[in-house]
Amino acid sequence: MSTWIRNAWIDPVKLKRLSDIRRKELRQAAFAVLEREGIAGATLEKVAAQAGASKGIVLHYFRNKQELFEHAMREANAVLCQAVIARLRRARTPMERMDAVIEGNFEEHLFQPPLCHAWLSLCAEVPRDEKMARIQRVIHARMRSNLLSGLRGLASPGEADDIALGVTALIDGLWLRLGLQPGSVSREQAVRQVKNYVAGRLALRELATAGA
Amino acid sequence: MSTWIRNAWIDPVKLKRLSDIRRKELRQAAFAVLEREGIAGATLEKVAAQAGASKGIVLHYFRNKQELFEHAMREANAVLCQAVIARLRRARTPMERMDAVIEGNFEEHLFQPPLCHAWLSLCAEVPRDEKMARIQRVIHARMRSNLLSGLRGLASPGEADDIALGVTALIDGLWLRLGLQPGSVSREQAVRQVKNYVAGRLALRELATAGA
DNA sequence: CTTTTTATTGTCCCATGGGTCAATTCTTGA
DNA sequence: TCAAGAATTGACCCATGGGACAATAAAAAG
Repeated sequence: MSTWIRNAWIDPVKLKRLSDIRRKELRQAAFAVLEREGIAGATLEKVAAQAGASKGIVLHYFRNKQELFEHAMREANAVLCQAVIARLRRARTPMERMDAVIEGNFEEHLFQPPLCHAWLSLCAEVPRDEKMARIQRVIHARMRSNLLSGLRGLASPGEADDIALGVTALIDGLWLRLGLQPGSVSREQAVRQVKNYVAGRLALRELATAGA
Repeated sequence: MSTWIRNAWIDPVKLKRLSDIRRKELRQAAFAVLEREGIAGATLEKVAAQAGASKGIVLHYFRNKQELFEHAMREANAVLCQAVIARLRRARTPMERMDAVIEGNFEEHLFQPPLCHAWLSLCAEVPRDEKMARIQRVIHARMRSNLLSGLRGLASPGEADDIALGVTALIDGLWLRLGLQPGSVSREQAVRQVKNYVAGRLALRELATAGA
């Protein structure tokens, strides 16, 4: 009974059970290795070394390699997501919400090549890992919903949908560029790029209604 | 002397030397394996099997695994590129050139999840493979130049640059979406999306000059 | 203080994969 | 027809990696 209380995932603030700490350390280590080595070069041994532990411990906390990297993906996404919702909380108008999502996705200390490299490696495994695919769908759904919370006030439902797709694609594409050619796109450039996209699409809409 | 003539890469039509055929077969096989297995699961044995040959032959034609996949990347890019330049030849106006690039990048039989999966896996290795990085830079440079050949007639140099970056990022992002969630974006949607982006950016420009 | 979980390590196993090599078959040109 | 070179194979080597496990250390519970 007492163990049940300790095991409960109810208290999100102080989940300081040792096993939780280790698991977090390990999935962060996994991510760090991914940044350096890519999915093809990521091994349990390297993850263990990165975490300053033995390989055995990794498999003690994660059933297998796959599960470990699935959790690494969750971790990375959580960080990204946190940046967005923090800004989203402070946003009042629809346009501010859009900007919150956009700027949150390019936060200075996150919009960096290594993070992108790791993320790319994870994405590359999505097609062969149903769990990762599911995580990916969740991520995209939340992104979409965040964007629509702003776009609903700015465009018709159908168009909002379309613009949301465009914004997500553009954001992903800019991340990819950063990953493929570090330094080829700055945080400011990226933000401006997406904002211009939104402004352009909305301008198009105004022109159409004005012309009609 | 005669061998030199035969070895020359001058004649692009009839490079039917046996070794050229094998090399092409093998890098195509490598790409096919990449589609199925991803970079982490791609092995020389599987590539050999895919090509209906032995592992030895793969290493006979390519120094090592790395080189093989570098060539696979070249191959894949060549196909994509070909689609674009074919359309580009028929384009007369700047706008037609833009559409040529856009539509070429989403050609029906190319804009497919498997191709994207393989492409993703290759991109994920770019940060750790200087040769691939170089190929990547070349690809991007050509893409940019193709776009600018149209954009120069539509916007100021500075803005053309910026729009070109946006278009490439958007295209990449839409490919990524297709790869992560097959079926989530159709060819027509993708084309429309990018065209709208361009139209929007240009509209923005007109509004600015009209307002001033 | 003892018993029972839990954490952690190091060792072992075995399959796989990259790469080498010698041996063999096939081409081709003289 | 025959010799030289290219194509192709299969066997072999060795390092590595994922995973199982037993043994030990550390905590927690009673």
